[in-house]
Parts: sequence; structure tokens; C-alpha cells
Amino acid sequence: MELIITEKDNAARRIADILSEGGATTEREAGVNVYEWGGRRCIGLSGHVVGVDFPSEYEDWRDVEPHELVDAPIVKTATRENIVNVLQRYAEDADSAVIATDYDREGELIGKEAYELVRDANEDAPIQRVRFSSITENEVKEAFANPDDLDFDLAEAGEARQIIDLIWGAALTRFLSLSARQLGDDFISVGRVQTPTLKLIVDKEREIEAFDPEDYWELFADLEKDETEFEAQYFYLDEDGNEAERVWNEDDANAAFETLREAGSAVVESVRRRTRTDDPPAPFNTTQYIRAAGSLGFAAGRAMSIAEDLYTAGYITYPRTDNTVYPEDLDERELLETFAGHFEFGDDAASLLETDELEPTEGEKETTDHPPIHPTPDIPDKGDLSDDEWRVYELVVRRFFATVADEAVWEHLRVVADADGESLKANGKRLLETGYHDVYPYFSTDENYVPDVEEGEELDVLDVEMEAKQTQPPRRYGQSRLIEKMESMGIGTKSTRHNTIEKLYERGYIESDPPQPTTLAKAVVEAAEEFADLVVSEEMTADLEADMTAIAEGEKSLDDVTEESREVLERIFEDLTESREEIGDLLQESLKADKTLGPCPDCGESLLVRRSRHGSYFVGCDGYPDCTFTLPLPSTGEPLVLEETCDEHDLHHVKMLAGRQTFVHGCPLCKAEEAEEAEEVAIGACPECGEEHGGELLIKQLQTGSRLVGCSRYPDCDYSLPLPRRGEIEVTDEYCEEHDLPELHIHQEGEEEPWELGCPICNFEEYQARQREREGLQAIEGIGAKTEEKLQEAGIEDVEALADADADEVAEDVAGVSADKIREWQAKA
DNA sequence: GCAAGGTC
Repeated sequence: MELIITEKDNAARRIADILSEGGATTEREAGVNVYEWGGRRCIGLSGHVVGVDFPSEYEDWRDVEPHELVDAPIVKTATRENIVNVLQRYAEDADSAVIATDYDREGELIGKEAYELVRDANEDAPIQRVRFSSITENEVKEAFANPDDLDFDLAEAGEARQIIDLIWGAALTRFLSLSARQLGDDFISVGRVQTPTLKLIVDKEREIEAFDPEDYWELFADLEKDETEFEAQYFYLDEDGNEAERVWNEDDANAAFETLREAGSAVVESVRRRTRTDDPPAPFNTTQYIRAAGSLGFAAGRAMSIAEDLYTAGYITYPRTDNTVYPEDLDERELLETFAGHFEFGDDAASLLETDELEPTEGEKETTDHPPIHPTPDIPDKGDLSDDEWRVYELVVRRFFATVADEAVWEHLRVVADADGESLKANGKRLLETGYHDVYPYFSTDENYVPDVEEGEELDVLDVEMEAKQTQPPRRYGQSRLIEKMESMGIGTKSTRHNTIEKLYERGYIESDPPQPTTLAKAVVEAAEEFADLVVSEEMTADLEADMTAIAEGEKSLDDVTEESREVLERIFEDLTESREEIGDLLQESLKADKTLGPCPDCGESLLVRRSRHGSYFVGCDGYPDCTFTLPLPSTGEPLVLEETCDEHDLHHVKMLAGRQTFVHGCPLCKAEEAEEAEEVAIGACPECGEEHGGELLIKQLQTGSRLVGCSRYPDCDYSLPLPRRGEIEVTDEYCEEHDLPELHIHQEGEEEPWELGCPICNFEEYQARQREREGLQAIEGIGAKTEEKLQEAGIEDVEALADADADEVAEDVAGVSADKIREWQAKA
């Protein structure tokens, strides 16, 4: 038997399909698919199935001085035991093995990991390596006909990176966390990729903070020819002879304004007409895909997760790629033909097919890893996808269309006119040839009309306006701009950049979108800049890349490179250890700043967001125990202190982060006061104790900001019904016959029609019914409608059944779901 | 409970 090992199950399945001409059988073992046909077996890994770590005696952060990690031994352990076990079991009785992992550096390392696992189980079987950059019949057959050897030097280059990242990341992370006494969930992390990324955000914020706005004025006028008006802007030539529109002096602006207004007409001085070609965009690599999806409103992580789903379902190619050049064996015409006749894309495909020769665009980067992202011939029905998935799928299809479409052509018309010595210019643009815009409607094709005029012609000047403006601070990085910037700096990879940004959110370093740094983030970057400059700069990656190339080319050894890196870090630790307290104080102060709301109304010290022993959050005074002032916070979510403050109490507003239920709580003191002042309106008898004890239902507002219908005999009777947090509650004259309670209307800000909530008991019962419905499997995050269906086919009907099931067994029954994933869901259930 | 890199 020959054992073929790929990087992922999806690749294993497709390779088995190609080599077996569709005749492979599939068996599932411990959650791993094993494809088998005539003398061959194929198994897919899940990326790295082993990882580097320190031995267990280095586990406890408090027992080990962080600098001891610099020279600590490093061990490789299985991170995906089930896959390792299945692989080794089949390796035992294999006659030979072929490594068919991805064709890039990380793929070579994953290949070496597989090599060692196979060798460990089988001393003799020859092990070879095949390389192909797209899983197509030709490439795969060609590769298997000409197998090669594993490139151990290239794999060791990857290992050097693993070791250096672990040592630097772990040692510095533990040092900062320990010096600030932040252990547990709230540790303070540092790393070769995350910290330079954070510095990008912090540096931008520093620019914004240091920005000093300047006043300037701009002047506009409408020009008129034959009763057609068009807009023109005033300009002048600055000292360097360059055209300028901004006037930096108010007197000058006023003078120009007066001249223009009194002129009444202007004489055309010059007319320039130019055509400009507008080339269709290059094929999608990961970064450009994220950017395009970003302009549709998808955050980077969401865009990747949707693309991964579309890939797993077989509708688009692998979404993690650096390549922007279609491989030679992609037949663009054939692919277009599969879209001809399609209800949505058919007309566009047909129009593109009219061209005799399709010439796809090419981007700058051509790599061997995977093809650029494009649709496959397997086209989904609209009903197979969610709305978001469809929008992303359409984007990928249309991008592919655009890359084989014609260029567009614009005509630019520029008119300059003189009004009593002052200049006005008008820039018109018109789309002459729509080209690729017909099939790719995501770019603006707005035109700006300027009529045909001739030199010497006199135009009326109407409606002169002067606008006072200010220079604006630089814009923050949005997620996709950040990812583009990371790519240009060479940090992170196509597969990890979006995760790095998510990590920064999780670690409390950034908030909001576009991301803004917290005080803690500024302190971490500051500390790193002062003591470990290398880890906060892109140079660390650049140096590492150079060393990795040297290892790959046999010029340096893995040990040379890691030893050198250890020495650099050793020296950094000499400085760090000396300044341990200073760094700890800086970090602690900034952590406090991120939790500070403002002055305590009782004693004037600071109010802080704190956590009780039971894990719930509240607002307490820094002067505790001398001052015992407290305010409650809502019970759902994690509090985040916002920039915005309350005019009345000078306290920062609080936002509660709770996934989809995230909401702004506002000033906690205002909320508490509102609750005090709120009138409790009686609406009827309490159904629990009304008859016996005369309990009445009241509309109540709590200090946490939540509102409810509760019994007047609380706490003796705790009957309650929830009410929405926002909006004015109106008690109407209409009554629910069943419960003898008034119907409620909620008037929300900005909404004309009130929300007719109805009788609060009926409303609550409906809500509970919906909850029960949702308690189906889809109530678990990560389970979509299709997966729920598959699970139910396998006999897992509800959350309870899933929780009780054997993960490995379920994984065997349900295609495309691993046992690990099921265990993850079980934990959530 | 640390990193970054694969993949789900």
C-alpha cells in the first residue's frame, strides 16, 4: 500500500478522486477520512498536527522566571492526536509514502512533520514528496508521475520561525504579565506579528492626538452655458507654481470671493480633453478579496469565514492565497461557459463569451501555493446560501468576470476660465466605454457633467460660495487597510492577518471599528519600544525572513539562527529585569485608565469598573474601603469604557459587549438616577398573588438599566416579565382579554410608528416559544441550518442529544464535521 | 493561561 498525505481533508478527497478516476472509497476513522483505491490510501491532515512547546516543568508562570524560557528546551507534541494516531497506524503497514502538502514553506514543514510521524512508525518505507500548485487533473497526475524528495532545509527554515516566535512571544508575554500582575485571562501578550501590528494602530493614534487643525477656505461657483449649470472650483498658483485650491488666509479668500461675485462672467481660457483607460482589476488574492468584501460591509474575519464556507461547499477555490495570476491550466472560457444560461449571471457570461480571445488580467504576485480565488464550475442555487454568503459568492463570480472583461474608457474634460483675474476650473468625466463595469458593479462609475465649451467663450458665473474648512487629522486604519499594510510590510500571512486583528480585540488592545487603541495598548507599545525595540518593529520579520532564506539555501543552520536570536533576547532581558517595577507600574496605571469612569460623586476619587467575587461587573470607588459608593451594571456582556462622557456627571459612558446583543448602557449614574425617578405604573393584578394577597403588576426600571413588569409585593413575590431596554413605554387603553392587561406600545427614537408590543404576558409567552424553537441545534454558535439538517439526519435531534453523543461516532456519520468541532459544540451546549 | 502558523 502507498500512503498519500495531504495538508487538509479537502485536498485528500480531490486528489483521491483524480488518481482513482472517481473510484475511491471513503472510510471514517476517529474523525479522519481515509480514501482508498487500488493499492493506495490518502489521508488529509489539518495543517500542523504537531506543535512546538516548552516541557511541562515550565508550565507554571509563577514558578519560572520568564528569562529562563530563553534557553529552555523545546519539545514537539501532537496537537491533533486523533489524526496523528490514524496516520501512524496506516504508516505501519505502508510500503511507501508520498507527501502531498501545499506547495509553500509552511507546507514543506507540515510535510516534514508528517515525514517524522511516518518514519517513527515505519523505519523502511521510502517517503517522497510531490508538488503542485492547483489540484487539477493535469497538475496532480504530472506531479505523481515525477515525485521528488522533501526539502528538509526549507522545512527547517519554518522550524526556526516556530522556535523563535515561541521563545520571544512566551518569554516577553510572561514578563509583561507578571510585572503587571496580570495572570489568568487578562495576560498581556507580545509577539513578532501582533505587536508591530498594534504599533501601526498606536502610531496612527499618536498622529491623530498630535494633530493641530489649520483653518483654510475653499471657493466654488457655478458656471452657466446655454442655461446649463456646472460646478467649478476656484484655484490659484502657489509660490512653487503648483495649482492650489486651499486658501490659507481669510483676507485672501474674501478678496477672491468678492472678485468672483462681482465678475458675473468668466472667459474660457483653456479646454483639455483626454481619454483614460481604466483597466479591469487583477484576480483576487486573500488581501484584495478581504478589501472588496470590506467595501460590502463585511469585517475581515467574517469575510474569511464566509469564504471558507463557500470553499468547503465546493463553490469557490481555496480562499487563502497570495497568488494573483491564474494558473495556465485554468480554462477561463470553459469556466465562463458553465455560467451561461444562469438566471443571474447568464447574460453577463454570454456577453463576455462574445470575445474571441479572453485575456485575463494578472496581478503583480505569482506564487505556487494556490490559484487566485475564483468560482468553481459547481454553481450553487440561491437557496443553498444565506444572503451574506450569496453576496460574497456573487462578488467572487463577478471579480472573475471582471478579470476577463474589457477595459473601460473615461473621457476627462477640464475647463479653466478667468473671472476678472481669478481662475475657476471644472473637471468633467464621462464613461465612454463601460467595459468591465458592466459585470463588476462594485466600483463607482459616477460621471460629472461639464458641457462642451470653447476657448474664448464667455460663461455666466452664478452662485459663488466660500466654505470655511479645517484640515483633518489622518484617518484611522480600517481592518482591510490594516491587512493591506501588514502585507506590504511583510508581516503575518494570508491565513493569519485577519486573526491577528481579532486577537488584538480579544486582548483588550483595540476597540470599535475602525480599531482604536486602548490605554493598555499604548503602554505595551511604549514599553516594547523602550526595552525590546525589535519585537515591535517589522524588522524582526525582515531579519527572520533573511535567516530563513539562508537556512533554506543551506548557508546557515537552524541552530545558528535560533542561537543568535536567543542571544539577542538574552541581552534584552538584562535591561528588562532592571526596569521590572517601572514597567509594571506603567502597565498597571494604563489598565486602570481603561477602567476609569470619572469622579466619584461621594468622595471625588475615581470610579472604576470592577468585578465582584461572583464574576459580575459593577462600578466601585478607587477609595474603597474608605468610600463604599457603588453602581450596578447590566448583567449581560463585558463592559467597555467609551471615550464619550456624560455632561452631567463627567463619567464615561459604558458599552456592554455581548456579541450580537451588544448595546451602549451609557452613564451608569444617569441610569441609576433615572431608575430612582421613574414612576412605577400599575397595569393590573399579579397573576401569581393578586387574588390571594392583592399583588399588583408595576412597570419598573432598575438601576442596571433593564425594565420589567414586576409584582408590587417584590421580594415576597418575584413574578416578572421582561421589557425592552430602550424606548418610551406607552400604556394604551386596549386590553388583552385573556390576561386582563393593557397592550403596551414602545416609542423608539427616530421611528415614527411605535412597536406594538401588546400584552406583556402574551409577548413574553411568544418570546419563550421563539426561544424554544431556537433551542434547536442552531442555538449553538457555529451550527448553521445545513449542519443542523445533517446532524438531524444522523439522529442528533436537539442540543441535549448532541451533548450526550459520542463525538467520534457523530463525526463518522456526518461528512465534513470533525470530532474536535463536535466537542467544541458540546462544550457550548 | 504565552507566539505564529496551519486548518475547521
